[in-house]
Amino acid sequence: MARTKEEGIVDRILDSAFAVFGELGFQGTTLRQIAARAGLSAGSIYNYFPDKDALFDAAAGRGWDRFCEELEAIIADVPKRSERIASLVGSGFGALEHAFPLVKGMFFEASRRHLIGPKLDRVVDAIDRLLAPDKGEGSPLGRLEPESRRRTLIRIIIIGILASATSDGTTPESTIAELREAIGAFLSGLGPTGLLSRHEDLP
Amino acid sequence: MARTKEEGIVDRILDSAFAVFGELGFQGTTLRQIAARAGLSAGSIYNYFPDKDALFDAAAGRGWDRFCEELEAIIADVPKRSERIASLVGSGFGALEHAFPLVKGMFFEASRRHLIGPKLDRVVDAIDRLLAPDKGEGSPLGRLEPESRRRTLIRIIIIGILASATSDGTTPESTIAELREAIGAFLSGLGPTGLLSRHEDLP
Amino acid sequence: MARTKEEGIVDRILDSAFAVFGELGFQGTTLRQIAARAGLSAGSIYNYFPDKDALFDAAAGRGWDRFCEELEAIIADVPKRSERIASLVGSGFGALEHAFPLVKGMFFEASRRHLIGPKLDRVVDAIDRLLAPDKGEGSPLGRLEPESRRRTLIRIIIIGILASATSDGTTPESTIAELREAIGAFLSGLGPTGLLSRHEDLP
Amino acid sequence: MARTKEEGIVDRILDSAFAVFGELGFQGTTLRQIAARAGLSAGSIYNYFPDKDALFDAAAGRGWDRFCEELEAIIADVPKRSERIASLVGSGFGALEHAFPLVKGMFFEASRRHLIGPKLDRVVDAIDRLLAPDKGEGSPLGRLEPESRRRTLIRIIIIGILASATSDGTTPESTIAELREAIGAFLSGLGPTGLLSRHEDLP
DNA sequence: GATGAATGAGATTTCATTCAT
DNA sequence: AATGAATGAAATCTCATTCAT
Repeated sequence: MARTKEEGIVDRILDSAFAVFGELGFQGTTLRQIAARAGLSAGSIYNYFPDKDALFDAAAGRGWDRFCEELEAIIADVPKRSERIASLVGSGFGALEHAFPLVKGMFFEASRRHLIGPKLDRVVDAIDRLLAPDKGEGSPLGRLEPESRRRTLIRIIIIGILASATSDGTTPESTIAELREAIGAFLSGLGPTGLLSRHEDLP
Repeated sequence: MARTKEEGIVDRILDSAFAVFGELGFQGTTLRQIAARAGLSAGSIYNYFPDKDALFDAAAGRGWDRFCEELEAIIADVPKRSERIASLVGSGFGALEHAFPLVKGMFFEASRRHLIGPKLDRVVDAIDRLLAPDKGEGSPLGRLEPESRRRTLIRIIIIGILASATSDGTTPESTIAELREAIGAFLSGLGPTGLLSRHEDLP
Repeated sequence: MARTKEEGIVDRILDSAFAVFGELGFQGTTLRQIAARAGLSAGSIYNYFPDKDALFDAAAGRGWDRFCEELEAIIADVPKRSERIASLVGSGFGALEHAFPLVKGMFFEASRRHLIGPKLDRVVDAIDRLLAPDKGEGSPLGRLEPESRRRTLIRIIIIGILASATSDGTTPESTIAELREAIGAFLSGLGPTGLLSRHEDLP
Repeated sequence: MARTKEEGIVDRILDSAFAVFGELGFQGTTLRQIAARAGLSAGSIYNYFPDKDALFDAAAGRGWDRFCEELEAIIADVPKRSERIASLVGSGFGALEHAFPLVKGMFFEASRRHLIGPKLDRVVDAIDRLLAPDKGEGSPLGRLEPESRRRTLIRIIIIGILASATSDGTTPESTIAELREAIGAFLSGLGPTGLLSRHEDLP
């Protein structure tokens, strides 16, 4: 072996890339910056990734996977709908805070590269299931149909939250807090036949 | 006359910048591209704008302001709420289709995102007023309070639409059509005490 | 117009490229060197040529075409075979001396050799016609047949001369003089049924 | 034993260098490529050769020397001139086919051309002796004089063959076959007072 | 002796910006 | 006011070479 085979070096590069891409975006980031933060020279990155694009995809992909997994993990265990919603809001915004750089610098470029479409589908699925009424508490038929329309709205709101969170203004934390409060109220206000009920159900 | 002529050139530059920035983003656009589309040379742009940053801000600002004016005209001109909503959806998605490139450029470029906050406020204002119940048709108090929460939700949905529209999928046109359909159904379904009514108002 | 539209600037770049490529080969040459010799910055070359490849091809092509034109002028203007041969030798080696750097650059770079084939065909054609016997002075049948074999030998000798001239040793001038002397003697020694007569014609 | 093993590695490196340099040229070849083909790492080459230059020189020199030895063996072993010529053509073009890549690398790289001169001298010597008339079959005086002119022509033709063979076209094999045919006819056509006899000897 | 990660100089190429005309 | 040639800084990427292990 040559030198110390630092096991974590790819990880270090990815972490650094994640942070810098997140701060400055794809085009705004130079490999030198990423390398410096990872404690390497720019050329060394090419020992691990063939080019800047591949590095971005790896960093962004890993970040989005983790974020989506966090969201999915929230959903499985809680039987009661209102609790599930509370859980979703709590954990979801927690994850958002944690993944902030990802969203900030990597959302657009990642969408352009079709990195997040499929990943988001999974999250939309999960949330759609999570919002489903409990048994006896209302009919699934009461929900907004067709399913595709419901999913579209869920997706709009998720993406809206993500993009809003990074639209700055004051601090990220306060922005996220504001979003959390509004979304929490919104979801809680939805009755069990709720989000996206058929309009004939409404007064 | 000289002034008219000059304004004509500035307009041409702004139109061109609007389109190209929107298509390719801030960093992805070269001044030469903008100049070519405007029918002049790159150097000449510096007679009208001090640098690339200022040109972007001007182009984005003008496009955005035009959209706001459309919305404000609807508020002024259309008395009935349900018709205002229909107009909003028509005008908003029409503008999105037309302004598609700029929205992309404005929203999704890390280095330019600071523009969005203030610009968005004006649109949110307009939409909030536009969604207000007609007199006698329900109390404004029936709407989700406080105002800031309502505004936050509107903002999330606007941004969500914009980001979704530009986030991949198939063609922009089909994506926009899908969004329009879902949002149209959503807004129509809201009663006059509607978007974001207090939950005790719901069945 | 901006600045002085130096009419000759493309020429200056080509001359410089011709010289430096010739001296150092394609890969061995940097655009900075070419630019410096032409009195420009490296970036300016891209105002005239899209990339290094195109610049090389242009410089090499121009040099080669000039040489071909010289040869073709001899064919057109000089009626008597022995004089044509003398002209060929004089003009050919004159051109070689003048075009020395380019020939080097063109021939001796693995990645650029594809240029040679077609260019050489034109020269071989010209020389084959130039060496044809005058009327009444011997039958074309007396020449080495088939034509393809004749052309192959001409090609070998041309390439041999070019490559020898650039294979260094002492000065280019003395090398070229030596080649000129030997080839002159060789060609003069060929009777009109000459270069590459059928072997049954020989003692 | 250690010595044998080491020599085995040096040979492997030289063979690999011979092939890759020949295929891609000096500058076009990376040490990593050579190392990979030799089954070791790039760094290890530095245990055997001080740098890339030295490696090229060693690989080229070894290949060339082998060819010279073949020619010299022909001179020593084949008494009859016409058979020597046949052997020369067979052996020479055989070697060319086999050594094809190296010849390319050796000849056609601006920065490495200094190698050619001395190496070529040895081959020219050999061929000049090989072409000498047999005893009683004609006077050496009958050959083109002075010797330097004869050698120059031989050199031109050798270089022309080598350069032609590597100047692309179709496949190397077909190109070489074509050259072999033409040169074979040419040399066979030369009488014993032949290649490059004084012109008064010709009809 | 062998490795291969790391380096760092340097190559090509791009582009915002300047400025003589 | 308009031009567009020129610049030069900076970016990505390559690779010979070194050296700790």
